[in-house]
Amino acid sequence: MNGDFEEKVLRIVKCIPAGKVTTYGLIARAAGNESAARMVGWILNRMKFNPEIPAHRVVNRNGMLTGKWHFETPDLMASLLISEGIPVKNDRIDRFKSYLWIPELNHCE
DNA sequence: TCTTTGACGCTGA
DNA sequence: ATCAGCGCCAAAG
Repeated sequence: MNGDFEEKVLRIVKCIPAGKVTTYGLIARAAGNESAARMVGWILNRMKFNPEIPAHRVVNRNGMLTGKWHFETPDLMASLLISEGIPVKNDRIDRFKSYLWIPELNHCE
């Protein structure tokens, strides 16, 4: 029962489709702990050297790129998203809702 | 140990 | 629309 949450979080993040994004809160919910959105960010922070984890596709509930300062350069996160076809304006995803991908645990095996 | 600090999110004023 | 306050819980000092 321990590390289970982290494992689920990583599995979910890994299957976020290119060209889509999701949020810390939705991941936390799909992983079984709705109130652990902060922990999701903390886990990703530790995984930032793992290329398997597309952490740039995770934003906060407003579509803001709050995690950009944790990448190698502050512009990297926006660059990656833009290269996947997601419009970013002032550290925020434009028409955020239309790019939102809602994770479901049973969806990504 | 206790305190502060967050890649967050909800509620209420 | 904006803003403070709170719950969450792991890590660092």
